Amino acid sequence: MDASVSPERPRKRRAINACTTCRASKVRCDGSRPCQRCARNNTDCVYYDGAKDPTLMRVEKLEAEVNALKTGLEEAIDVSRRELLPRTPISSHTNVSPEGGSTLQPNLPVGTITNQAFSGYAVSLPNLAHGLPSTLVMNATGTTCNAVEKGLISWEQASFWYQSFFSGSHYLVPIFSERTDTFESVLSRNAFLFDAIVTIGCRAEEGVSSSLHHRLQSRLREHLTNILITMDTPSVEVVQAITIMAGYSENGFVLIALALRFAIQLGLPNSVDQLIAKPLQRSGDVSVEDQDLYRLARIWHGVCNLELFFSLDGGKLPGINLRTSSRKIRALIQHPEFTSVDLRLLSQLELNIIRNNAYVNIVNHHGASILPENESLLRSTVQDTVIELSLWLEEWTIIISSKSKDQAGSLALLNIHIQYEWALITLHLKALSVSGIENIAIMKDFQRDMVRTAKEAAARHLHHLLEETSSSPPSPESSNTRRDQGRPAYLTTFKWTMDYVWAKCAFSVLLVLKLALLLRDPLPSVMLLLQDAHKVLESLKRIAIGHIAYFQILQTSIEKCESALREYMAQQEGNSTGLDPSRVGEERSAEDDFHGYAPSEFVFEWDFPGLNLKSMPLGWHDLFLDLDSVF
DNA sequence: TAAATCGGATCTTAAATGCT
DNA sequence: GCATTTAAGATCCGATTTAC
Repeated sequence: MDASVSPERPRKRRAINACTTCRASKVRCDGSRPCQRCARNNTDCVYYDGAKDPTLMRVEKLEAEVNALKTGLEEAIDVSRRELLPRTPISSHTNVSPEGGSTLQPNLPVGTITNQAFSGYAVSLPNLAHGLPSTLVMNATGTTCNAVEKGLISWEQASFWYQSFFSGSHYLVPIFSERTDTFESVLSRNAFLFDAIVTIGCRAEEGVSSSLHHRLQSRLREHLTNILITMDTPSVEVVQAITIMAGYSENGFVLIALALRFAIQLGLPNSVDQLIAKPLQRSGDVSVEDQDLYRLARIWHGVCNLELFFSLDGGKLPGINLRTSSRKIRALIQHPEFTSVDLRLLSQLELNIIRNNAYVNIVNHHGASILPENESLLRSTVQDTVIELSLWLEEWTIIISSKSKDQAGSLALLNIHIQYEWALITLHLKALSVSGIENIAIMKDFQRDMVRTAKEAAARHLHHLLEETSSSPPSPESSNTRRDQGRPAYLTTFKWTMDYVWAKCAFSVLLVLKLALLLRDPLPSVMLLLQDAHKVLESLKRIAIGHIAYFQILQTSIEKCESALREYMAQQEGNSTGLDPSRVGEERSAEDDFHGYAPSEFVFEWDFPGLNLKSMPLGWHDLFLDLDSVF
């Protein structure tokens, strides 16, 4: 066959590797050494040994580079260790001696609380020694500066907002000791904690939607991210900072779980055991060791308390077994370190333990279909819990009255009443939801009783929300001023309050209206409740700074309830024979609006029994619109 | 006219993607 | 697990240019 004639001339097989001269000339190379062409031209026939050569060379170069960096990093860590370890712990455990100097942290009992639980020790850097690239080390050190040093805010702003936090927020996140957690102390100990406190202060003063607050919040996220990436074991200050974030964040559930995990990792539960096991010192002389133990126990209780709140009101059982009891909690009341903040914390903790036990009993012992024997078990669980709650209220009223007689005391008393009513509301509605109630028309008597008890508690709750500041002069500790007198004392503190407390407040007000309608309360009493709901709204309007979603929910819902009632009364007067279809359209659109602005956690996260939107198959619209069937 | 040059077609290989 | 596609890089065909 003539190759030149063939339409598909078979190509000669290529050389696997052409020599450098053939390659440069773009001509066929036969691959021999020397190749025919080089031999003929009498030139040097040079081949690259393998096409991957340059790649291999690059890999070898990079490996050498990595080894050099590793050596450099290890040397740097050695130097840092030598520089940092002799440093003494500062501030939080530093006691100011009469001479004005500082005393050092004493030796702690071996094996109880790790040194890492205390600030001031070089805890983070050695943890980085294993296998983290140098870039991460750089990032970790990048967040050691606070928002002021970063240039986000001024020192004046930081100082003002720091003070604001300790004027109200410290009652809601009771994990601080005002004596030791001073501005200077926190500033020197931990930038994350410092920024967290300042951020919440800024939130209270400037509003949640202010640009400064947004900027500070993103700074907190930066701190948190870096800690998650770089630290094996964070410090107690980090636990405090994450707890603050949890309280004021949409992702509170997740954050408090994180704080809890870190707290356990640091051995905080042990500090409570140790503290309680120690013989009580009644004198004012408390060792630094005891002060620290008490401080750590307070932080642990604060974190657990928030976790309990989130779990109980989020419809989940708590993720931890607290291993404590009322007796252990009350033992702490006698401790010399006990403060007014602890009055709130410990009473709430005890209450939440009672609530938790009740929920566990209710959920575990009662299935979806309620049998007669289950019904009596459910009723006795509820009755027992009601007695526990009454005892709790009575005993803590005595404790608070004896400990604190000033404005802070009266606010604490008001607070435990509100907590008590809240516990009653949720207890009865939880039991009701477990007993499988769908429709009020087919309710059994005991279920109807539960709804009635819940409504009465909700009505008392509403009245407590509106209780005014007493005329006694404000104490330095209390945030109340002459300006606040005559205003609802509890709502005045809402400037500092957390999202979930806002949610609870909005829920309780809506609930009382809903239950009053379900129970067919007489129209005048519903109108009175509506008036009170309006007062709550008016008070909150003066307090709320910036956009607060729960305020919007409350406002819209009350307006809808009012307009529905007005319409109902107009019908009664014979002015209308039926509902105007255009009005119905308006209501529908308002309902859509509601779904648009309702925070997702109000709809999906919180499991407030009774008014969760999931349990309203007829919709928001029908609740306040179809009053004719109610009255 | 032989040798050199070089645009670009073709081939090889590895990774990505799709299919059963 | 196998087939196909895709992409990158290497080879070298063949038209053109250059040197003698």
